[in-house]
Amino acid sequence: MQTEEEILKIKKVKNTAVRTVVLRHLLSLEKAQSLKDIENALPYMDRSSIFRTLKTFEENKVIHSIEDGSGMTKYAVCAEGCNCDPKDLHYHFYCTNCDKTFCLFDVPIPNIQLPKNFKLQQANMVVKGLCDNCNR
Amino acid sequence: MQTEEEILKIKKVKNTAVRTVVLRHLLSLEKAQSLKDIENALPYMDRSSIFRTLKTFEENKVIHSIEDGSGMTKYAVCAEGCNCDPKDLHYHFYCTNCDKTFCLFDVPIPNIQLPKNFKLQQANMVVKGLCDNCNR
DNA sequence: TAATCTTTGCAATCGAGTTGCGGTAAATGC
DNA sequence: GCATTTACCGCAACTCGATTGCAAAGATTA
Repeated sequence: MQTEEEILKIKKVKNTAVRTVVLRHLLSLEKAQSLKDIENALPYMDRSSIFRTLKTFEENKVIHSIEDGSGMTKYAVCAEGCNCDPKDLHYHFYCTNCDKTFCLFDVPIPNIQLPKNFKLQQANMVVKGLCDNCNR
Repeated sequence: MQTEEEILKIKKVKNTAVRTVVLRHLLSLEKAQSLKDIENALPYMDRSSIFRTLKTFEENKVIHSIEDGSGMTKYAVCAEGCNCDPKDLHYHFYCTNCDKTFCLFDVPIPNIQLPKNFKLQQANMVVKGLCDNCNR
């Protein structure tokens, strides 16, 4: 497991207090977080600073964003070696009961045969249902 | 091809002027539309009436909604016989150049092997890239 | 017909996301 | 080391899509 400092160094993002704290927070959780989630968890931090940090992280592929249909964009730390291109795609699972979003790194995404002359750049694949904790 | 009236009757949605116009409009276009798109196309209609109509349609499975990552929910008429359950899933293609969203009814969605005890209810599968018109 | 329920139009509100700006800190040039 | 430039941060304000309250109009039922 890489530390915050290592990740930022590899991804060429300058290390600052805000960035370290936000990244450490994201690393400590196994589920994708919304801006609001992070705000609530780190109440002493400024909303817009977190926002801009997330944008910086996303641009530099430290994290990836997920539109899970909850109305709030969520963010999760990229896996080691991820370049956020189509080969790094994975499903996201959104639990309609507890509103949590998981990265399903272990579920392979098959080749998608697009219509003629369509070009794949990336994808947002969200599967919705009940997570193991809510499916009882 | 079913008429608006037939569709509303089958889906047990009471027929009104607003509903007929909105549904006819959606049927006349091959691409998914946002609330704003519809508002712009039907300027004499009230925003909230269109909004509530879309909600009613969605509840009664006349249309389905798509989160394509553009920031605006888009809507498209369900195919005949669609029940909006997992078997009716299809990919959506979002063109990052022209901002249009297509339903890819002809591209099959493979079985997704979820982790143990996860239950699939529905999914939002958006593939992004360039459509044939923009990929030149 | 009267009472009730649904739909519609208008205006107001909500909330996630975003931006402007001044201040501070870090990096760069001399 | 000091001045200059650049990047980052915190605060407040704003944008805009989505949603709701309310009253009037229309449809349905008793």
